[in-house]
Amino acid sequence: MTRSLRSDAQRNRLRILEAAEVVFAMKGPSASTEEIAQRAGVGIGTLFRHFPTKKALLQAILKELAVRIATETEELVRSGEPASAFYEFFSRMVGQATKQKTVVGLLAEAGIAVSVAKPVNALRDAVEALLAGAQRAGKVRQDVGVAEVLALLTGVCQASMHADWSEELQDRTLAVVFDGLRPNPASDGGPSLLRSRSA
Amino acid sequence: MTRSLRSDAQRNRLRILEAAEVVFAMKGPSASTEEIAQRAGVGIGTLFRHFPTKKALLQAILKELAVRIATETEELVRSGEPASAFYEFFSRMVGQATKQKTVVGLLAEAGIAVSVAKPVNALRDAVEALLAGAQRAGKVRQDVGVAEVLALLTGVCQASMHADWSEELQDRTLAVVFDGLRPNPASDGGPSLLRSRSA
Amino acid sequence: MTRSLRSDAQRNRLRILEAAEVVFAMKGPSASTEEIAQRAGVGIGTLFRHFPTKKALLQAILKELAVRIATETEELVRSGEPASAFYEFFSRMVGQATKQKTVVGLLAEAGIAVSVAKPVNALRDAVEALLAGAQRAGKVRQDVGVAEVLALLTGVCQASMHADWSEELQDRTLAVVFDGLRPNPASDGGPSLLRSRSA
Amino acid sequence: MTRSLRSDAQRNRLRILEAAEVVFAMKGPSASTEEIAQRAGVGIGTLFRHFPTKKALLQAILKELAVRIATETEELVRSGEPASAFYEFFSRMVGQATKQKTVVGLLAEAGIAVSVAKPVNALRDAVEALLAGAQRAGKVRQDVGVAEVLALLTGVCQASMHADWSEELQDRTLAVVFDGLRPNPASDGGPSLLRSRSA
DNA sequence: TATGAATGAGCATTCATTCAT
DNA sequence: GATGAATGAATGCTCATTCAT
Repeated sequence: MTRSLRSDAQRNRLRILEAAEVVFAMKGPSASTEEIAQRAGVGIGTLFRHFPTKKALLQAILKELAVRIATETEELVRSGEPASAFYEFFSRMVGQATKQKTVVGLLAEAGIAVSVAKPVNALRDAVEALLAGAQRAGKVRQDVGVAEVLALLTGVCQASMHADWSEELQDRTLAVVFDGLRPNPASDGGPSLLRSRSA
Repeated sequence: MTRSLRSDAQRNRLRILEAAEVVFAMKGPSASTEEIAQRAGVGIGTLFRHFPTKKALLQAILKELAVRIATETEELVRSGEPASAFYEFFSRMVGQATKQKTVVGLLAEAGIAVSVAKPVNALRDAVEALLAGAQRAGKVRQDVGVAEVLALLTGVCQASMHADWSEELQDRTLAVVFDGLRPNPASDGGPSLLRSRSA
Repeated sequence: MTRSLRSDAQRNRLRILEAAEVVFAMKGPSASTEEIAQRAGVGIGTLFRHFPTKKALLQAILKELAVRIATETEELVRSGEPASAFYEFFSRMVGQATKQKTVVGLLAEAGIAVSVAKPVNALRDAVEALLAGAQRAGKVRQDVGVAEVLALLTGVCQASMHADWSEELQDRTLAVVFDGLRPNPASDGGPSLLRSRSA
Repeated sequence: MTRSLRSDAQRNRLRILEAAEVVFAMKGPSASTEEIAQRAGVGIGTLFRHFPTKKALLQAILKELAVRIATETEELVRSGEPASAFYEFFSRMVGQATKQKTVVGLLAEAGIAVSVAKPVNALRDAVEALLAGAQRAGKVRQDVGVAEVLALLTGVCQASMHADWSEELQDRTLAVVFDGLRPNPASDGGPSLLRSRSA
């Protein structure tokens, strides 16, 4: 098999991914393939050679994004600050979602128990590690699981994309969620009356 | 083809609204008018006679929904159980959203400070009353405002529409949010360190 | 046969015709039937009961118009001023066309050798009489026929409906046509070299 | 289905233009884009790729036509026969209009003082040159301007599209107009009583 | 392999005409 | 006879996807 053109192909693939990231980020998944191809400086045919459907391209973007975020998250895990790391991550994610419409899609997918895409699972694992660390540090309740963390994260991110969202509202919303996640100082260690199931 | 004229145009109007509710619920606002008309058992022309624009139809759905929900909510307000009413409402809403994508749109619109549509404002007011009652009863923190309540509600509803959502996950997610909303038993009465502004 | 409602029907017919005249005059034949019915204060069904097709309504309008104009024209014929009457009629028609888009359609139909509609034929006859009078008075060439008169009239009327038309342009255009219609003072009585056919 | 790509997109463009010319000629500007695409043997998408709007297509037709006619007209100007050239042009134009409804639209646009489209202005200029030549040669009155020439031309062309038009009628109509344009042999050199303004 | 022209199903919307009341 | 709600074919236009070059 001739491999001479492969490097070109690789470069194109990257260009398309970069363009798609930007465009999907700005306009969401309804952005047109044509616009992406244009921004990538590539013919529409090339785009479809690399990604057989629009959906496939979107998934690839999500994978890319998952890898990047998972990496960042793992760094946070390794940072040795389990107490703040988890909350830091949560805030950061919400902050990003405002401008990166794709983040929401990714988080939603990460919320699925087992994703088809490996990087998404990696992200989920990283979040789980973050959560576990915070729990060990006594900063997050024991009886909270990744599932609801991701659900809450997804939800707040989605909410953050609506008309009236402001930094202030974001702070106030996160304050409530964070308070719900923190161990109740009065009854630390024991589950609340409402919740008795473990993750 | 089903027939119904004159005063029974109202019946068709209702059928269209019902169909639109279902279809929009399933497919979101990008659902096609044609499909709605079909489901309503009505010609496409009839649909457009009743609602001059797809947007108008969507708004009408939201209005209908807003009226229905606002009414329910006001009943809760009057129920004389301010303690549980607020949380009841919140749960109910999330429960509905799972099957009614439109609820999310409505809540999102309700989140906007002043909506163009009267019923939406009515809903917002009802929620505000519910919240105030719960706060007076000491069941919700004083420093929480409608804005973040609606944001949280919208967020959880949106999250609830994703693949892996289950009753269990819903309960666990709501538990976190509710805990975040409840006054901290240890420091009841005084604002937390994080938040000092009142709604 | 009961005839009690006939008078109502007649009144409706008239109302529709009046409305149609106005609306077609303003917007031309592409005006919508709905608008006409509305202006007539009549249901769309009533309109179609009286005129089975939009085309039929338009034709009826043309007939109405033909009757009116034919009457006016016959009056001009009887006015005893054959010299000026013909040119007066021509100018008047062009003046009207600017605001009555239907006039053009009528003149076009009048140009057809034998119309299906009697009133249109009557109009044609009246114009012919006008022309004959002017020719007898020596104010219009002998070798000019109704056909070309109507063609010219239609043409100028149609031209008058375009963007840049002004009173000045109208005068200048009519001046040329009228000069072409007048007998050549130098060679009066004999046909020009170019034209030898008689009407 | 016929295929032709890349540089041969030009061929498709031409085919669409040709089809549009024919279809618009037959049915006027209300002809459907679908029919044009069909006649061109091209998908509707292709049509819209070449002309983003129906209006744009129509304008392109007019431009094409304007260029073609302007070229022909300039040739007539250069032919060195100013006497006959002007009348030749006028007759030719009317002859074409019978089968090309678009010619009328073009002439109408040319009648507007300054068109948006360059080719239309070029046509107008060419007609002006033709007229000036004929006037210098003493074959057309000095006090006639392009405006009324184009109005007359437009008018006769429009009239020529109606049911009963025949070659004979065309000759007779043009004879009148041409006579109106020619200097009055009896008063050659001086303006007529009716008109005193010069073009 | 890259290109971008071609494709056509799909969409929202309009309007002359029909028909149950 | 009058009404106006219902109808659906038709229109201009978009966009993901295919395929000849």
